[in-house]
Amino acid sequence: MIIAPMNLSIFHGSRCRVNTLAHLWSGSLHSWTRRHITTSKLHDPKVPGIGGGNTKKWTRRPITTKTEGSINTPQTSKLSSIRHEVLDETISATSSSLSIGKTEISQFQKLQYCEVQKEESYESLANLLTIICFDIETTGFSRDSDCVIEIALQVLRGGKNSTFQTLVNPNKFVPNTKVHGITSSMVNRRDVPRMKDLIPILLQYVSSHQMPGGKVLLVAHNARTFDVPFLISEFSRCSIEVPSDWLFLDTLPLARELMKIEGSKKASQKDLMEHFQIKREGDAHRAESDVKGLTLILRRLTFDLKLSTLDLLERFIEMAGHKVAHAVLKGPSVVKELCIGSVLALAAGSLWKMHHWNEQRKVRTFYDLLEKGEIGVVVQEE
DNA sequence: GATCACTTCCGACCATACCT
DNA sequence: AGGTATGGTCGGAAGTGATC
Repeated sequence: MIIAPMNLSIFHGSRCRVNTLAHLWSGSLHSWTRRHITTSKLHDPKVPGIGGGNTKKWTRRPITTKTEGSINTPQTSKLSSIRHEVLDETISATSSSLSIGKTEISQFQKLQYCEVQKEESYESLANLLTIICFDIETTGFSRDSDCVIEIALQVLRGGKNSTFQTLVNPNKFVPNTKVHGITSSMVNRRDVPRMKDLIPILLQYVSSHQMPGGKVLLVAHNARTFDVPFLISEFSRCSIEVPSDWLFLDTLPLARELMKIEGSKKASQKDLMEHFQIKREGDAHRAESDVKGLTLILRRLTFDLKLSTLDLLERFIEMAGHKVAHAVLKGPSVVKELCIGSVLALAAGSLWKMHHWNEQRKVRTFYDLLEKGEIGVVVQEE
């Protein structure tokens, strides 16, 4: 059994270890604080204002994860009683107990150690970030029974080979041709790659644009509930792990934030195209056309909302945190997929950004339980 | 101390939005 | 259409202050 105390100030952690899992948004970002955030421009020099210090309407409660044997810096904030406990099959808690099956937990057995970078290096982390917009077309909504039939990526900073697009052979009937215009005969061909053949190419493409030591931020509209889970399912079906240095960002919350200011509830990609008066290139609901539109939308969103690259990284953290927070609140069946100490801590860190007042209260309760040590957290043994 | 009115908090529920 | 997230409304419980 490993007992891993979790300090409630994740922002001051100097070093910790994190077990990674493809089913997460990637959980290796720690130690985040506005105090040390400096802005970093997105890659389009034509967009003024990005990197400007926008006024935050919210604050983040600091949290740190620590694991025994890996602590080398005295913490300035008080230690909480929160502990990560590996109990083989059960996440124990004073007031709650979350069960995990042995076979299910075995999928977490691979541990990776992650050096948490020092606070001073966050600016360089942002500078080393490659932002790539992506979009997928599928045979339907179900990530279990439907397949990706087209994927397109566009590197935000542009340059040579900045766009990648391909059809994908699903080896099945395409029932929703009327949505995207992609027919069965277009994709069920020998010269169209299958997902398992495409993924290595995809990985190669992304890494060719990745800066040494840097991370990749993959951006999609409604990524959180559609594109990313779908992509992860496809990787999973091919028994390939999503790289741990891939981070994901959803533009939908950003769009909602902006459109709310504009007095509208609509925040679909189509609405954003109209709002920003962006002219579509190619057919609607084709991946390449949509991803090009999304790239322009992202630039306009970040400009209008005054978001720097570091702000986008923060949004990723919120996204990861939110997912875990909801998972914890929903119960053990989802928790088993998401219990990674660092990300769980991030969940608490993101609570103040919860828009829905009802959920906000739930997450606050969750945070309080964490603080009191009444919720256990799994840290997988090597 | 008992009662009442008012405010605040919280959970439940529903409608809407988003992706293909 | 399926799954997920958000935002709004409603009603009950709890807290607070004024009045008798």
